[in-house]
Amino acid sequence: MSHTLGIRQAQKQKTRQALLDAALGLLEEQSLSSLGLREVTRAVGVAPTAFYRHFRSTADLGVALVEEALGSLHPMIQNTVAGARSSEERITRAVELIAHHVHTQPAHVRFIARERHGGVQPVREAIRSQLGRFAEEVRAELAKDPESAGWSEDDLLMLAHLFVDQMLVTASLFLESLEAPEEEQERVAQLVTRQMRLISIGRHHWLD
Amino acid sequence: MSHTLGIRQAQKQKTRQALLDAALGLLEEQSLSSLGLREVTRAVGVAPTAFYRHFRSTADLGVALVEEALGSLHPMIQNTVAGARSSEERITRAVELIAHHVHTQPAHVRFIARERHGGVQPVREAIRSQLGRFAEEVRAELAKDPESAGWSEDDLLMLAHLFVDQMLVTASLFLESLEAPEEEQERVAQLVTRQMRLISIGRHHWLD
DNA sequence: AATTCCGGAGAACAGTTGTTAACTGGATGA
DNA sequence: TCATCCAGTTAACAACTGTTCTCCGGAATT
Repeated sequence: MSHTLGIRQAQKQKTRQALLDAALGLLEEQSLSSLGLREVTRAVGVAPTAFYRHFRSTADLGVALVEEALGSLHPMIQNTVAGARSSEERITRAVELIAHHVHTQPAHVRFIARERHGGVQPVREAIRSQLGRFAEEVRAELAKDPESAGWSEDDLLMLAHLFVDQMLVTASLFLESLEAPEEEQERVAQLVTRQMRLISIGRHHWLD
Repeated sequence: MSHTLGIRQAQKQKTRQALLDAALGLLEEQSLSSLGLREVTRAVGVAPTAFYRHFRSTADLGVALVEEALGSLHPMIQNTVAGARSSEERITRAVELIAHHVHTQPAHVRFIARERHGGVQPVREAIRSQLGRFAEEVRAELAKDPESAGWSEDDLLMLAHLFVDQMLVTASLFLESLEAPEEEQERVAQLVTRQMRLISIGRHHWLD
């Protein structure tokens, strides 16, 4: 199915990816709204004008980064939420997944946390849209759970949003403790696990 | 007690406040890391160099804005959490307080949400510190509640952080619905109320 | 083999930025 | 009254920004 790209398109995608990577690196110490187009091209080693061959503006590049950071995460979350027998196991798996992802893709996580409420409207919108999809997918998985019997669609979506937000809080905390000693990271893991456990308990008794 | 300031110091504080106000306005459409010093002075109508009489840099100004936005909020939260007879009343009062504050100080709320994970380290640190104080104060109030009997200090602080984070989620949602029709704002209020209610239920059954 | 296509380079544009130094004039305190 | 102080001004610096237009050379197409 996958068609072999011509030399030309392959080179184009290569520089495009180089621009995305360079931008992601530069964004570790600043926000997207202060990221300059020349700054990015300088980091890659191409002429400033080459930028326009790939993106209309840095805001446009930001939207592409949102896709890269969150687009491939949907199946992971699906599997994590779905393939668990108990609530406790679901929590453990979720925390482990998040911790692992923060360790392997810290720049992506930082970018999302930073730009979710950042100064670039199209990027905020793109993130909002992706998180909305996550919430909807979590809701669908929760609906399959026998424990969700008697729950309204509205309440299920409410709980799903609570879980998604809590995932971001968790990711952000892991990110801050990334340079800290191992024991501090373990402390964070214990904290967020108990928080999700408390939410899970609230879910159990919601219909009382 | 309050000493009447001389003409000189009064004028100085006046321009200082004008700089803070102008910056806060400009930050509605961008992040602090892209805010220029000249941009701020131009908006106020003073020479660029006058900026240095008040702040070392825009990052310094950002830290001052954190104080202004969060410093005066401590007694409000204290009163809201303390002066409630039931959990349900506490939730209602908290949601009303947040909604009111978002309507009266939207720029402050936006600034905090934006810069909490923003690109300026000293500002992130200042916000972190203030939120830590909030969590500690909420913990102290929760500790007084008879329902907290049997809770460990650690678990109380865990719950306090959960509440503080949920307050920010709530404020952010209200902020996004600020331009939306009244019915949408009511929908948001219902959503966040149910989320806090679920957390509150989790608290009730934590020791089971 | 000849032609078109197109990602990238180069140069130049006006406009912006942070920071320095030296200066002004009214409030302040002796 | 006179000297001091100091918030704000003016001018100038090199360095940077986004954007336009023109051009090049190799890949793609015919």
